[in-house]
Amino acid sequence: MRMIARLQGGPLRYTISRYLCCGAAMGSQKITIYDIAREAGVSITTVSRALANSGKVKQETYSRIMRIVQKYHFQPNEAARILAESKTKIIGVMVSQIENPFYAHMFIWCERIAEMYGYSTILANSMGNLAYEHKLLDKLAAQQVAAVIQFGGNVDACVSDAEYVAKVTKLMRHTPFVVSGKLDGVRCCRVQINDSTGIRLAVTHLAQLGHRRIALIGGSEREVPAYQKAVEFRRLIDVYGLCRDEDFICIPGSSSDAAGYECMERLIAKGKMPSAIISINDFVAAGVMQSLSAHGFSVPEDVSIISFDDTFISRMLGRGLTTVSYDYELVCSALIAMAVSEIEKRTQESFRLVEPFLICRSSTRPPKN
Amino acid sequence: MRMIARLQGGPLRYTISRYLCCGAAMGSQKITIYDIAREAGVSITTVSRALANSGKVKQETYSRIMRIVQKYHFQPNEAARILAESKTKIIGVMVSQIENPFYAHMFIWCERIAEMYGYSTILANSMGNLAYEHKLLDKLAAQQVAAVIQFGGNVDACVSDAEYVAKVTKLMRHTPFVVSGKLDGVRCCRVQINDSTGIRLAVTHLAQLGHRRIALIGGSEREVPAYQKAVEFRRLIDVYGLCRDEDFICIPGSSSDAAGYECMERLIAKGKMPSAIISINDFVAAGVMQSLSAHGFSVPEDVSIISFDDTFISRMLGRGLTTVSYDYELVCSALIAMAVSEIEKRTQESFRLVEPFLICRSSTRPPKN
DNA sequence: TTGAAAGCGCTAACAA
DNA sequence: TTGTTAGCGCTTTCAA
Repeated sequence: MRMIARLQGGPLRYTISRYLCCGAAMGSQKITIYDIAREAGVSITTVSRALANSGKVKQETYSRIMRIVQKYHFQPNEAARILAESKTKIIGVMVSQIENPFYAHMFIWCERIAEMYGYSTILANSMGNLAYEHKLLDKLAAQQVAAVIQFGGNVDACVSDAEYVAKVTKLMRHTPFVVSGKLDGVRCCRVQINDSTGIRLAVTHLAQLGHRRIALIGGSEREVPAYQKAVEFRRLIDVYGLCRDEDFICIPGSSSDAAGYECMERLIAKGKMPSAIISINDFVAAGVMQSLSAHGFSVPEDVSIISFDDTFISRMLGRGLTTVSYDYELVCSALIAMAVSEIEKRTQESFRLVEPFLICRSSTRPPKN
Repeated sequence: MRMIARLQGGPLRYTISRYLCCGAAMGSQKITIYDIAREAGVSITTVSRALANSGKVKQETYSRIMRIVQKYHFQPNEAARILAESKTKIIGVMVSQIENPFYAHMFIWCERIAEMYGYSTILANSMGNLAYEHKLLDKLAAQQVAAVIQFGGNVDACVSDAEYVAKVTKLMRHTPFVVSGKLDGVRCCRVQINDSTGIRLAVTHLAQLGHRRIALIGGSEREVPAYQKAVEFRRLIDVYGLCRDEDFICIPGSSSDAAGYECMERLIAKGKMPSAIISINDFVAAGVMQSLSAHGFSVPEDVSIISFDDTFISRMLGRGLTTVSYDYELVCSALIAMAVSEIEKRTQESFRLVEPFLICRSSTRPPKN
């Protein structure tokens, strides 16, 4: 152990410049709290207190400091603040594809609601790439986020990736992890959209209109939302006495418009025209409608369509798609509330099931014959 | 000036725990570089070097360290790194509305390309709110981003907000600011999409098909992209001998689907049916098509439509919209290249005009009569 | 109401 | 090849 000298009063360059009296020559140098303190003739502690608005500063001193802060547009260095406080008020929000309006909408709701709690958010966009998701989770951890919320990707998988689970488990030792979906073997707070209800709403609506030849299109069996829908759909076939035909359950492994198009083309090629179609999301619905239109079928005259998610796309397709919608605000409120409660070590509900509802627009009507 | 004692070897708690020999009881305490160093029996410098992969570490030592890093899933604290290096490899990307696929697409291209340069991005989503934009710019500065790229909002305004300009000017003293658009009085690197070319492509295409009654719909006169389009459109009316009717230039002040719908309704109500419509973006186009469809008009049989931006929406509307498209990758490559050049103080081009091109799909054909 | 000093976890210049 | 040490800019005791 040795004794070392430390110049008091801040970073070396400032301490020196103070002695050299060249404080005015700051040029393009970044302003720090030391500059403000020097110019205001107070200690950095006082400036720090003024900036934090902790009230322990004389009104006059406060004004003097703030005037200088304004003058230089001073922005305290976040990295230094985070390091000093050893914590942040940032929630990392991971989504699997920000270009998808479903996730974009969830994200902006998270952003909005987090702000009401005094938190900010940072987006991690995994681009639908499970490997990249690992990297992003590491990055969020490195950024010292106070909590992580995840939509899609690994938390939608029917069988969770073991390595990802291990990583999340380690993370959760000091960082709350909250998901819209689930992660096998991880006891984290969850908000789940009830897909069974969603499919039931859709099928019931169509059955009541008189449809029996109903197809379910889109998604991947390896993802919970699609899997769940398919399971419930199969069950409802008996309940409502629908036409039972495996070709009417097309799970192409993807939820893109291209996938929807392909499925529809295949059905048409096989001569198996359903009277109504339930599409797993709005992209698939768009593809299905392209195919229908190319073959001269109209919606809803020839075929009815119900979609999921109620993104702006569903308003735009045809004369507006009937759709299974969710209270996005509610989902995000619940997620953020859970995250904040965990961060602040308060008790809270750890699971929430959100029930979808149906919005009837102009893509469904009774079958022709 | 006083002499003060400082315990060597890192944060106090580690130095103490070293003496108390309770290193194993780390529990949920966050792992730091000190823990790794202690367990590996080396100095933190060596660990730091191993993590940075600077090559100056013996292979054996390196492996030993990395094994321990893996074991604990150790993530070095970003805040500390940023503070120590006094710089980041992060580019802040500000967009005015991430829910808009145009911006979402730009953002993911920026993300992708930045990564190729070894930079990461953080998204700032101003939600179309100019006041919030100020706040976000401050936040980006506080986060010590290496550069800021902005799409939309203030950099689209015909007349820039003076306060924002002042703020950016201050920021630019140490942080490159690069825009897709322009900011009055700010000499920053810019990439501009040539909207005049865009409108010319659209009008030429329609004129060649035989259209003379062409309407331009959507946008706000206070925003450059729409303004520019309107100016060039007016010029082309003479060039191509188009029908001159002020009602055919509908600039509702917004680019939403609702705005497009309203404009179209108004035109129809006035009995002024154009034979072709140029829509300022895909949202407006969607609204226009809703209105047309509600009145029994078909695209392209009764009316042709050309849209702008070529987002996925344009693929989905009708049988696919003919659209003015851009090389998104090129735009973002140029922006990132400029930003990185400025960060690394290299010379570069400071302005780039990107020329749009036309994608013909199924929403345009010769007029009926 | 203010200030001095220590500490947050990391990097890098310098020394060994 | 490795270690020692100062410093990054801020917050937060503790003392005055």
